Amino acid sequence: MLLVSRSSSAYHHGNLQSALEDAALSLLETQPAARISLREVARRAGVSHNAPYHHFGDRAALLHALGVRAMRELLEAQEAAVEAAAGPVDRVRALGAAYVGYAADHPQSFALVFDPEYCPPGDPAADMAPLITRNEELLSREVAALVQVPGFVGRDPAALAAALWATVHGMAELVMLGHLPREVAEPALTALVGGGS
Amino acid sequence: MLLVSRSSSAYHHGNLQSALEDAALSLLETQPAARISLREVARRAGVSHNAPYHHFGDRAALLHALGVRAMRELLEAQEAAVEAAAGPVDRVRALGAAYVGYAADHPQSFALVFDPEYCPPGDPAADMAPLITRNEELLSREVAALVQVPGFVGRDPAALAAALWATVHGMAELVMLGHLPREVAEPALTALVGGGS
DNA sequence: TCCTGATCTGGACAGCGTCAACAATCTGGA
DNA sequence: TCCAGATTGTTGACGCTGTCCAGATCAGGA
Repeated sequence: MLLVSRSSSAYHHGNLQSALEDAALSLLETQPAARISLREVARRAGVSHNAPYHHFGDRAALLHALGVRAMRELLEAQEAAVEAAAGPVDRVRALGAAYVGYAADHPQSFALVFDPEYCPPGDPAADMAPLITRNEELLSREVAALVQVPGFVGRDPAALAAALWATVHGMAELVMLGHLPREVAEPALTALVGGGS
Repeated sequence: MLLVSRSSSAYHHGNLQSALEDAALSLLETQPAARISLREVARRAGVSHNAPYHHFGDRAALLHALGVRAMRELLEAQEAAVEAAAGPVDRVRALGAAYVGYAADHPQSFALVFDPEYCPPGDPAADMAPLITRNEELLSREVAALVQVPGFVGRDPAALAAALWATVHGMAELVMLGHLPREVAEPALTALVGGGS
């Protein structure tokens, strides 16, 4: 099997699928998903307006693929941040900071992950669900460690996890939209979780 | 000046502006703002596809008007809930519950308020800003009372307000999207603010 | 009475997502 | 080696959209 065609002819692109995703991703840096047109993506990739249909069922499927890519990045950012931190409180704080940081750095990608138009929660496509599960497990693990720390002992882990997720997600959303300055969000999270490590 | 035409002719509608808003609002109950077409709204109102342009500069202006309407409802729901509750803690909890409740009951309207496409944060139009200010003042007032309560004394009011807003907004967003069951959100908020009144 | 401005209509245009038909190219087996 | 079928491109067409334009209709004041 050949990933890239040896032929000198440009008829077959070789790897149009990822080329289309890349083109869409570069458009996503400057405009929201709703404004991205399939024809413009095709133009950027140098193919006809109908070529994408051989790789994605429709426009929503391409945006969905980008959403899955973004979810993976969001998850991996949290995992890396947690691993780099020491102590239950600092690890939770690092997780939240990574979540908010991703939303601040890649607002359109973050919005795409939670856009019901392209990434509906009931996930009929199977490629998003495992990432969500991994993220839930990551949070559960860290909260389980957190409730062993003095000051958090006795708290219901499930309720605490839900509250933390909501807080971090709300900060991410508000920072992404520009309603809340990024510098305000992180201290607010610290005020919530507590100061010590 | 006549609000409604006396003429039997249907040429002049009489009150097309609000009729268009009503038609769009009824469409918004079953589909997101992004899918609402100006032509469909005009059809519902029984006018030609170009009539809306005499009342709204473009499609975004109509959706913006709906967003302002929704923001007013969201704000008034919070104000009513706060007034009906007694004691600083319960009042804050009621405020949060009203916020989340509005998002759960009117998901598309809530989403519209925070849709940067139609209601950008920098608000060039002047009709959204006063509502936002009123909401910020409402929250500030309640947080100011909260930090007098034992257990909250000494907390930075600004940071606490930001954290509360983020938490409540995150819950509203997650409930609206279906990521978090509504029954889970409210206990989680209680766990955060505290049990007593 | 007539004129001015506000309101509504129909026609037009380009851009969009998608379907259908066709062409070029690759692949694997005889 | 060569051919049949599957893949991956292409062009063309359709209906829908937002928006611009010119013209028709109506209300109220000079």
